Amino acid sequence: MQLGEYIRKLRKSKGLLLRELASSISMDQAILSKIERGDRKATREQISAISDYFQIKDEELKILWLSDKVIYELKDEEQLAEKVFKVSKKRIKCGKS
Amino acid sequence: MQLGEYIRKLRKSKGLLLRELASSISMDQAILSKIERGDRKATREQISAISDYFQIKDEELKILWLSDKVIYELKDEEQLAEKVFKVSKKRIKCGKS
DNA sequence: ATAAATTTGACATTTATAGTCAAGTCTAAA
DNA sequence: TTTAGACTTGACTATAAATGTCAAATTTAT
Repeated sequence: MQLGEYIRKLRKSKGLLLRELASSISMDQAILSKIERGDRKATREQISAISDYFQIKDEELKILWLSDKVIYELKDEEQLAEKVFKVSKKRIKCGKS
Repeated sequence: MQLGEYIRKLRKSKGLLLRELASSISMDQAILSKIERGDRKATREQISAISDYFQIKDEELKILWLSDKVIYELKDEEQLAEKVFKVSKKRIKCGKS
């Protein structure tokens, strides 16, 4: 599940139009459309605004948002993902970031 | 182990000076210094050049390079890393990237 | 002290990201 | 089959981030 899909699901579940959600959080509807479709990354502020609006834990969207970024960095190298995560976990555990 | 540390270790193990390695791979020594110290990200081309020079599998450096990027994206959110990796793995497995 | 090695900082250039807006497309109802 | 509403797309601008270059500064070893 991508961040964008999830946001769209949230929005539809409340019966909101794209332009309604967009204006509620002071975002251009073109940007929201692109975010939902995965054509644009959201900013940290945008996902906070969306979490606030729907009154869900910020963490929910943040995890998908970070996962989008991680997957973006791994594009065309998916076969190395397991090893990269393993190494990264170890480094994070050792407090080196 | 960061990519930079590892490159430095490789270089030292061959008794090479920074400027020697840099010139062997047509890189400005200032950039190589910054990469080894973690002040700059390497480009994909730079890590390939280094792998070629030392005749090691490209994968070795690539994993550290990707891990650097992943950790960079997770900075200040390390507490979510486990969950992000879990979600990301699932998404990659399902062929969605 | 000094010479070599490395690091740092200022700068220019390029590339990527973000927002705005109008025009375009799609869909459903009349 | 046209119209209206919802959504998408593309062109454009502005801002920020990445990259390379070079000289000056610092560190290290002799």
